[in-house]
Amino acid sequence: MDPERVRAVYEHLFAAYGPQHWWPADSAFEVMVGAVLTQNTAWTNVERALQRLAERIPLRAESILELPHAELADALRSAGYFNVKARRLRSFCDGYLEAGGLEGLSALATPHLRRQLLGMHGVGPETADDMLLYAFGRPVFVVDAYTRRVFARLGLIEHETGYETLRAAFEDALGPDADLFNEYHALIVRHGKARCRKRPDCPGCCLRSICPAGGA
DNA sequence: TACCAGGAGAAAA
DNA sequence: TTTTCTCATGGT
Repeated sequence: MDPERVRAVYEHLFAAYGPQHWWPADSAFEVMVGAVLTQNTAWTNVERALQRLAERIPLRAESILELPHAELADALRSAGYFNVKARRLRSFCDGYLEAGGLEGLSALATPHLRRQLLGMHGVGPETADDMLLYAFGRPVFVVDAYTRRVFARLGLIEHETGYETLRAAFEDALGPDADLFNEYHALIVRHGKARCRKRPDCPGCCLRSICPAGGA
């Protein structure tokens, strides 16, 4: 990808939406829990689930593991896929504690830490990269469905390009900059939410001046 | 009413 | 190995 165009997209998005202050959480562990719960789910639904969970137990791996499955699933109900996510969250907490918690994981170099996270049940590429960037501050670019949609429409990528290829392309174009990646991904999500998907030629799109189709 | 949301894993082909 | 199916609530 052309680094200048990738930068230009960022500048347009930042000018339109301003700083997003991601990730909305009080601790690194809460970021990781939120990353599992937000899989294919609107954040507003995740917030309710996090609140319900925090009303019942302290937001710690040990406390989550002490909850029976039915109780955990019930607390997560509003986030959707609650049975699946209850299992994934328990597996994640197991792996988290086995790895020595936040301290143990933080001691790992980024490639090793990424492999460690990906080895946990329920943690796929995007979730692992959410954790790496927003919980550990590592310079890893998060690719999601919005990223594909926006950049494919801009003609900068093929929609079907694999996750790792896209991640590497963004990281190569921008250089290792965790603060930039943090803001960029948040802005892409903000833009994706704001756009009306029923109007692909949206005249109000902040990217229309750099989009061959007139909007992204 | 139908569609989508800050995906991942299992099952089927 | 690649594609398809399943998981589910809440907002628009």
